[in-house]
Parts: sequence; C-alpha cells; structure tokens
Amino acid sequence: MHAEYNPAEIETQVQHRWEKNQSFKVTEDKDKPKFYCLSMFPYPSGKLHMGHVRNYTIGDVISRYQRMHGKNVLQPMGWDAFGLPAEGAAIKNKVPPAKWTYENIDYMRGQLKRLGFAYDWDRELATCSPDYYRWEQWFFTKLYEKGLVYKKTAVVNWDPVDQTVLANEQVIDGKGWRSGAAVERREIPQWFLKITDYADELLKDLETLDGWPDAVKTMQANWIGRSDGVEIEFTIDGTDEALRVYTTRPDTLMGVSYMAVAAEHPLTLAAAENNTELRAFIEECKAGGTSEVEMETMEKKGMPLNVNVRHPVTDELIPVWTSNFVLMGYGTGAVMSVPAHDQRDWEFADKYEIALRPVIFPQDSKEHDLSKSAFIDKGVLKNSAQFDDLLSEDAFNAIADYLEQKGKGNRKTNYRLRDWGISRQRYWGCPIPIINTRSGKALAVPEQDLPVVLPEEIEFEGISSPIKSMPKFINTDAPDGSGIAERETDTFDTFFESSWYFARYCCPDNNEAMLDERANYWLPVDQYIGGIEHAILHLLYARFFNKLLRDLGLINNDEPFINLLTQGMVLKDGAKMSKSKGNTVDPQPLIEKYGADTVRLFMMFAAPPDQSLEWSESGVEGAHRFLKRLWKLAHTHLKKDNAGQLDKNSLSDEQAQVRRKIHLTINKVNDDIGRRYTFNTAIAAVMELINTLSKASQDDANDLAIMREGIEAAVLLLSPIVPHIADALWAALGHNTALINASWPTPDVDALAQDMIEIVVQVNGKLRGKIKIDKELPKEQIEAQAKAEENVAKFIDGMTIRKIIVVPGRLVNIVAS
RNA sequence: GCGGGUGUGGCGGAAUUGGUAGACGCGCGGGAUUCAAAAUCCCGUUUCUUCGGAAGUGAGAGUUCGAUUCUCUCCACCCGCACCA
Repeated sequence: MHAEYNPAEIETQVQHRWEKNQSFKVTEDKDKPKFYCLSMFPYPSGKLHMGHVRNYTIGDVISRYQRMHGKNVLQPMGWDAFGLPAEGAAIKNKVPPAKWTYENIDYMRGQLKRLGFAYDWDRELATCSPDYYRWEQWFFTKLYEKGLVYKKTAVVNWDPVDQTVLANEQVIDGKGWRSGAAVERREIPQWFLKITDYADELLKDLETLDGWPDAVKTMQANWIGRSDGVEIEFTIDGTDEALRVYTTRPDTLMGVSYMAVAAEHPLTLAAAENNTELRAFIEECKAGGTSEVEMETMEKKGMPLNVNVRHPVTDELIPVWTSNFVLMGYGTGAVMSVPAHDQRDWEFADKYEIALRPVIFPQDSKEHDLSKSAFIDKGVLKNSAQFDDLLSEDAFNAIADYLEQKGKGNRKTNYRLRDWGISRQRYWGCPIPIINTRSGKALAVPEQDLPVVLPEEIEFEGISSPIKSMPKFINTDAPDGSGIAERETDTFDTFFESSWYFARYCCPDNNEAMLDERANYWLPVDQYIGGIEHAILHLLYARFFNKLLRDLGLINNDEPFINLLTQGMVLKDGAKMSKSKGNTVDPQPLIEKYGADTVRLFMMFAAPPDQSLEWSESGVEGAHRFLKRLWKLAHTHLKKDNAGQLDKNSLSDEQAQVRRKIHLTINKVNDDIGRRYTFNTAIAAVMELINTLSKASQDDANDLAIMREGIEAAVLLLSPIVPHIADALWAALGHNTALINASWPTPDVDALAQDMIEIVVQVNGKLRGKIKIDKELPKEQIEAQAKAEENVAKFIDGMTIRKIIVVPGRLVNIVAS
C-alpha cells in the first residue's frame, strides 16, 4: 500500500478489473430477490453535465447498496438519442444528426465509464437505432388497430418567415428564435394517442404509489384534473342548433351574462362573413404562441357576434361573444360566462361593460363587493327563480336534474388532461409508420415492412426536415394494393421513445419481439431516479405506456416505477447550470484532477438528493481531503502490522465509546442510504467516525482491533459512494475477495448498549443543564436529579414549580413561575 | 395566470415522530511544522452582551410546557405548464 492516495492509478486498476470480470453483467436469477435500479437516460448533447453526474451517482449508490444486501441488481444505461438539438447542430455545422449523435454517445459513454458506474453495458441502447424504434413503430400500429390512435387538427407555433413549425422553446417573447418574426398559431393535422381513455386509471393508481414523493403525485393529479360538471345546451336563436358548453358550476347557470366562443368557432366564422371588423379580429387572435403561459397571461379580448342563444331555463336571449382565450381545440370551443362568479369572466365583463348577474351569495352575513372582484366561493342561490335559497351543492344537483329532464344537458366528468399529440414536423425522430393512400386513407405500415428506417445520410437545405422533400422516402406502394402512395413524413414526439425504454432494457437483444418474459422478471423498476422537471410529462407518459403494454399483453404490472427519487437541480451562483446561462462546470477536468471518487463524494455530500445543489469547487477539495485522511488513517494503521485481537470483556470506557460510535455509524448509514436516501448525512456520519478513530488511543491490542473494526466499517459503508478507493483499501486490509461481493455490515448490539445516558434539563423551555442518569431511573428520581442540578437549582430558586415534563431518554422541562 | 416546491451562521447544509438549533463540510481567524511555501496537524468560529445572560431558523400571527418542525396570512426564489429533454 502506497503512503499517498493516488486516485488515477487506483481507479484505472479497479475499473479495468470490473470490466475484465464483467462484474455488473446480470441475468435473471430466480433464487435471489431482484432489484431494478434505473436512472433517467441522458440526451447525448455532447458532454455530461453536473446534473448527469449527480443523477447517475445517486443511482449507482443505491445499486451498489442493494447488491451488498444480496439483491440481483440490474442497472442499465442508454441514450435518449432523438431530439431537436441534433438538428440545430446539423444546421449550424453541416453535420448529419446521426453522426453528431453517435459521436456524442461515444464521448459520453467514456465519461460514464470513467466515473465507475456499475452498469450492465451489454444492455446499452440508443433510441435512434432502428433496432429500438422498430418496436415502437410496431407498437403504434397495434394501438392504431385498437382504436387508441387518431388524427385531428391541432394548433402549432408557425413561423411565417421560416415557414416552419416551432417548438415552444423556440418561441421567445412571441417571436421565432431564428427569424425574429411574430409567431402565429396555425392548425395542422396531427396524430394523437388517447391518453384520456386512461385518465381515470392514471389518477386512481397514484394512490398505489407509496414510494413516490407526494409533490409529484399531487402535481400529476392536478394535471389530470378530473372534474365533475354538466354539459349544457343553449339553443342558438333562430336555428335548431345548440351551442354546447361544459361547466363545473351549474349552480351559477342563472347568472350567465354572455357566451364566449373561440375565434375559429363556426359561429364566429359564419358571423365574420359579412363583417370585416370581425375578420380582422379573427386574424388578430392568431398572433402569439401556443403555450399555456402565453394563453393565460395574454390580454383577454373579445367581440360580440350579434348572435344570441336561449337560456335553457328562462329562455332569455343571451349574447354570444367571440374571444381569444377560448380555444377551439379544447372542450367544445365555447364557454358560458358568469362574470359575477368567475374571475376571468369578471375581468372580461369589466372591460367590455357587460352587466353582472349575481346569483350566489355568502352563507354568512358577510358582504362581497362585486365591484372589486368576482365572488367565486360556493354559497346560497338568489335571483335564481325556482332554485332560490338552495346551497351551491344542492343547486348543482337540482339544476343538473332539471337540465337532464328537459333534454338540455347531462352530467359529465371532464379531465384537464388532453390527448397526447405525438406528431412532430421534424427530421431527427422516429418516422410515424403510416402510409397515406391516394383515396385519403391513412394505413399502418404492415409488420413485415417495419421498421420504416429514417434515412441518416442527409443534408439540411434550410431548416425544414429533409425527409419532407425526399421522394425516395415519401413515395411508396399502398399496403392495400391501391397503387402509389405517400409515407407520413412527421416523426414521433421524443417522449414516445422515453416512455418504454425501461422495459426494453430487460431484453434489448430480442430481434423477434418488443418484449419477452424477461421483462416480467425485472419489472417494475424498483428505484427510478431523475430530475424533478420530469414530474409530470415524462413520468405520466411512461405510466400510460406501461398500461398500454399491459393491455397488449406484453407485461403484467400496472405501474412502471415502485419508488421514485426526484433529484434537485445543480446550481451555480444560485442559478441552474445551463449552456444558455454560460455557467456550466465540466465534470471532466475535475475527474482528472481529483478522481471519480472525489467528484462522486462531493455530489452526494453537498446536499440531500431531492434538493437543489450549489456547486462549489472548495467543497470538492474538502471531499478530496476527506478521502486523503481516510487513506492515511488506514495506511498508518496497517504499518503497525499487528492487527490486534479484540477482547470484548476487557474494554476501557474509551474503547467501549469508540466501539459504540462504530456501530452507531453502521446503523445510521444503513438507515440514511437504505430508507431515507440522505446520502449527505450518511457521509457526515462516517466523517464523524473517522474523526473519532483519528483521536482514539493506539496503545494496546484492543485499541488496534477496534481501529481495524472501525476502518473496515467505514470502507464498507462508503463503498457504494466511493467504490474505487474502498476497493483498494479493502484489498489492503487483507481481504482476498473483491469488495463488490462483500456484504453490508451489521451492527453488534452489545457494542450499542449503554447503562448511563445524558439528558437535558430545561426550565420554562430553556436549556439550563444536563444530567447523567441510569437509563432505567424512575421518573420521580429523574425529576429530583434535574431539580438538584446546580444551574437548574439556581434558576428555579424562589419560583413555584407548576409542572414537570419528562420525555424519556431525552429531556426534563420544569415549568415554573 | 395556474399547479408544485424551497427559505436555518460568511457559504453548502444538520436537527428522522413537536423535545439540546447550527452535526458534518467549506470559508475565515489563531497556533504548530517549514529556510519559505504548499500539504498536513491542533484550537476557535450564530449574533449581541453589562460575561449574569439575551435574541435567533424569510416576515407576521396562532396552537403548545416546548415549534426549524403543526395551522393561518404575507414575501422572495426555484421547477412545471402539454412541440426542450
């Protein structure tokens, strides 16, 4: 053993041995409990960033910890390889996206290997490979057969200068990021998956996810947004047609002041035929992007259509307005407006001087000032004819019953969740396996013709997808024999790939099927780790796909991820590390300077995993110093070459204390890593242990034996976090078998036992003294000793004791005045 | 705008079930070692203080013998908002 800690040398040797021995290759083993540990796979953007290092270190710590607990651990890694940045790079540097992507993968794979993560690299997959995406094309055609796929028009961001569709990210302050042109909303035909068919199950099964953070479950539940309401028909005056609206507040029906319909609504378009002002308004409504933030924060505008509808109860005429905040694509494209009881409607009515019709009043005597804001709470009905004096809850049912009887409406459960639009007008994605025939039919590509391979040898002319102008790709024969036909040139949303990769890792080599029985051995994932930013979309889509896979008979389980750990952001100077902010820190030079173990240790020590982590180079140095101290402690100990034999019956008080510290640390670290996932406090506990050991006497055989016991415990406890130095120290301590096959330490209960304990004495809640007592001491005697304590006695002198609270093993609080 | 989260010394953070606020680390100050420096080691380090203590966990209120922890109101920052991944 060298006197100096040399991470570069140690890490190279250990990693080489792991690779040679295929230490992390796993197969199904029915004799062992399995543990599938998965970290969200990276987009191969070029280099690893600190967020990756953090994410993958957490996964590796959990994997290695579980392996030491005798589990058959699967930890795979792969590449979420399709995506927009590859096209950006292609346009900028004239490199085909495939080449750029594969080069990035090669570089980043090297970085991951250098960090020493315990991956089964035989299972590596890249979503841009036809071997992978052929199965999602196949899956899509099965969903199409089942009626879970459909086509409809949907709104996109349109750049009128570049003549292209923009991602929300590419719209900055309402302008295209390249052209700078004002973005417009435009409707184009797109493919959708019926995720709303699964809305109820996706909501209900959240209750089964005990291993998920409550925040994520709440966000998903709110996103799905189940609401119970009523769909109501308002007859359009002078016609037989009805305007249908959905409301969750039918109790406010008698307060409807006007109706609002979308700018693209047929009523608006009809009214605009002879109205230039209205046509201009419709044009104006196209301005801006499609994001919800934009829709919710834009100025609400509208125009009357000079069309009326009949109120379903009173038959009164109600004016119809068109507006920019009602969207044709969502719901029925029309809403009933009750400005007295809805804040958005109130603001609209205030702006256009539309009269309020207050119909709900506070139950108590409080007055609500409707000139300041809408009264949105529930209450008691007034001005509501036969529904007067009902409470909102009862009025909901009374009005719903009335409408249902009259055939003017029906109760309906609605979801905020919308069907998943999966079409992208981009090149670097999985081609949607559809062929459009001359007669206008959209047919799925037959199984034997899959995969539809994305041509990789391409050049970008301008910025639009090269396959959209590639006859070789587009022209094909119709599967129904109807002659020449055209391929769909849109590609899948890249969330499509990342919604099922967790299952494919179980059988990535199967060229005959999407999944096989191995998936049912490994799934569900026992531990999933990834950024909190994926709390809704990715995790909801993956849950949805899991249920689709189940319903196609490919897997058995209902949910994909048993336990979820959402890691926080890596920040520098209080801001998220990102290319755009120019505050990224490249992990590579740090690994070269300090070694992988130091970088891993710092990442785990600096913050608990679910909180944001503030980057600090001096913190990295501190982590490195600790490893050097650990190395030195072991080296100094081993130089004494007589290991020492522990005699438990002849321990001094100090020796018993040190042993107690060792075994307390084993307990704490086990709990911190295994149950709490607070790796920072686990490391702090081992640091305390090392501090204790460093100060311990080294005089007799017991001292040496305890030191050996302590160092061995520290090495085992730290090994999931810093596996290379731990491996080297384990070997130096004389073990013949590799550390990765060692078992997790268990505490010696004898070492933990203690007769005397120290408890705190408070007077009126303030700390005034400490007493050492026998842990079995009866309450009365504890109180007596507490009162007798010198400083405590001083504080209660001359006061009347009102009450004494004794918390066993913790404290005594004397309440006196 | 809506949904979710976070807020504790100079800094990152700890306090796990309502029970000693500041573990552990960084930084800083002092000392040892050194020709000197680096490295290393030791001691100290919430603020104020009349040296008895007092105050203190974003702000304000409440519950309690006792609140960083529970409740309410407010402020600041962060994440997501369906075509970034």
